[in-house]
Amino acid sequence: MRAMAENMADRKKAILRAVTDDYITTAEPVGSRTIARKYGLGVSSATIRNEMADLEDEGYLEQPHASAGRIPSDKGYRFYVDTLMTGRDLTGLAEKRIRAEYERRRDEVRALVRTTARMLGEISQCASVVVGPAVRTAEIRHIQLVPLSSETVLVLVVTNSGLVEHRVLSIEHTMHPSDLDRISRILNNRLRGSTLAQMRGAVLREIQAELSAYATFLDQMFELLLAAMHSSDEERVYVDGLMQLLAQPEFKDVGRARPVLEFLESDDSVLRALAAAGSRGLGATVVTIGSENVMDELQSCSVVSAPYGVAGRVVGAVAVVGPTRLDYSMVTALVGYMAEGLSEILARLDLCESGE
Amino acid sequence: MRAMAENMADRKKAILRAVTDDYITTAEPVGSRTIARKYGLGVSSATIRNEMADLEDEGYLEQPHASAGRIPSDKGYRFYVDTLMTGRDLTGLAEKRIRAEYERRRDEVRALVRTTARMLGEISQCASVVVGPAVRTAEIRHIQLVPLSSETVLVLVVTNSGLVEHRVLSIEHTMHPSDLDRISRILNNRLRGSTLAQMRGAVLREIQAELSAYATFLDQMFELLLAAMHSSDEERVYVDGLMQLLAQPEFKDVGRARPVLEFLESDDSVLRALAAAGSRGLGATVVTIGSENVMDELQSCSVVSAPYGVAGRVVGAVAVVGPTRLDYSMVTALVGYMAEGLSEILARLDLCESGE
DNA sequence: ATTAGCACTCCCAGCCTACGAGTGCTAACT
DNA sequence: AGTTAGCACTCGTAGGCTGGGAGTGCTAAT
Repeated sequence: MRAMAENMADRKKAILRAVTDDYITTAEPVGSRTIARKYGLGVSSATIRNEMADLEDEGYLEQPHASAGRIPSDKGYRFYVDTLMTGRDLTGLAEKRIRAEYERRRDEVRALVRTTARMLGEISQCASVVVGPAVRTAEIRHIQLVPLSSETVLVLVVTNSGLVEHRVLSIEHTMHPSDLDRISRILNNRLRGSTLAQMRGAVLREIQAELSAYATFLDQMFELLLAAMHSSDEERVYVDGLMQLLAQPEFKDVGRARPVLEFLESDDSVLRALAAAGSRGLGATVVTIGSENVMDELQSCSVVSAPYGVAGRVVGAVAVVGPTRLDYSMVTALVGYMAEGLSEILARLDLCESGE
Repeated sequence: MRAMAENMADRKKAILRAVTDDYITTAEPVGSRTIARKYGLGVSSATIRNEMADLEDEGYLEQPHASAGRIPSDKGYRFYVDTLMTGRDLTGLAEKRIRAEYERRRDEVRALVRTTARMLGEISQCASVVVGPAVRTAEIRHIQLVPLSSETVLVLVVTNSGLVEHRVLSIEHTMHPSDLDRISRILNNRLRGSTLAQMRGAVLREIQAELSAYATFLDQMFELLLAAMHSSDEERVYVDGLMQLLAQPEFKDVGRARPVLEFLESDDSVLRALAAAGSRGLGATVVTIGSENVMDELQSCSVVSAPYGVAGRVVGAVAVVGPTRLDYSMVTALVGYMAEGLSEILARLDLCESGE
């Protein structure tokens, strides 16, 4: 495929680019006449027709029906994205808007993530997905027990990705605030820098001696925290812009849109689909086109995703989901920018808290 | 209208009920023949035709076109809901499922609210909305300053509705943990039981003497908390089941569905629309049918809503949004049940925390 | 190698028709 | 007087037909 890319004649490339650009903006199959008129290639429509026939034979274009114009195939889009697409920056306006919104929302991670999803959706005019930071794998910055009443304790965990997770724990035997402070201090000393998942084993073995009086309490606490991690991992997915997706002509038929929306409403599926995005490491924006998607429901969609993270570790991902007829250059720029932005803000939060 | 209800002959009522029941399940205009066959009223279709013509004259039924069956008008639905509808309980299955889910989710309010929205949507097969507890008007149960680093303090607020709100505050001058504890204690003593909104004035006047050294700190803290309240109030709206809504035949046309979905995607509009639901006090399930809705976008929908709350105070609302052809008896039962359930759980949380 | 010309294909929109569902009316019946 | 059977009438929908337009592929000329 790549070899073919090298070999393709320039005029053919230009035609493929023209067809793709035109179809991306008009959503109508594009004919040879249109290309000849709108894109000054200096050749007649007949020539373009011949080239287009070749491109179809080679699998880059297809015809919805015999006497319609051509539209790019998945392979055509792939070629467009890999070698034809002109890199584009965000318009100053969008960039300013994003900056402004991020300025307002920097204080709380969940709000930040939610806002990111909304902005992605509005600017791309597609559905957007943001997977928030996971608690499960995050490093712990701080852990604290706060007495609420004689029977309840608030367990507070702050992670390096800025997440604050909390649960209320009922206790059987009254514990004095100073006990809680002492436990908090010990937990902090031992656990800072490790993840919640690692933590449990370590504590239950190493610390038990020191805190044996509170063994059952600690056990309950970890039970609760692990359950909390689990449920908060289910709640990491923020989807927005479903409406924009429905506005796209390829989804004017509800029947066609339904599977995609169903998919997007299932946090679980979304998490699974985006797991791949994270695996390539920070800074890699991945474009998945139509049939390249593993998930059946997304075969008629393209997904542009990028992971974000702190200190070189991936903690989540942002993505845009739209029809294969996607404005790839705009969306890749946007998704990359947003992922970078999130990483930056999280890094600042991280520095801030560990800078003692 | 109510007088008319008294006067209406029993047979006419039975026919109106039959038409409405049938249309609710089939989504097809229902003719006199169908009524005569499926609902044993002991009269011929001709008689029913006559009655139906009367009901149409009186505005309870309407005809989509001249030779179609009848469908209930908004007025017809209103009469059905007010006097015809047979009260129904949830099926054991749904009730069990709700209980089980609530058992799992009782530990964290946000998860609870989110789960409620999801269950509402799935069971009603319509869109669902849950407005989470507001921080702004909630009573404060506990407030605590937690040192994170030398430059940052976590401000923690626990409300009687079980909400835990937190913000990270950067401080200029280093404060010793014991200072923070002292401030926490004083804030707690003074503020427990009042709302955040009331709190600020009180503190800045009364406590300033006692805590004058920390005046700027307190000022910043309140600034942050008030901002936090504001943004968290924007994020109280949980919508689910949009997909189910699209599955309803009246929304098979995306053009018709769009305004409604747009409305549901705008948290702001949803909040405004549901503000009314809260005003009637706890325990009141309100049904708003089609043109009875103030919002233009909802004129083709019905909304069933009920507020929930703690200690007699309304803190939020649950609602189902669907086509006017709604299974009113099922949905009102469901919405009422969910609102009650939420209230109960919140009450238990409340007792738990104040029971010291 | 490129282009003009032309026949051909196919979708789409509009029109017509047959059909079925359901009504409203009238006249007969209890 | 209320109820019912019968029937003509209305109207929307589905299926079939047609003309126009867009676009192609092929061929022959440049």
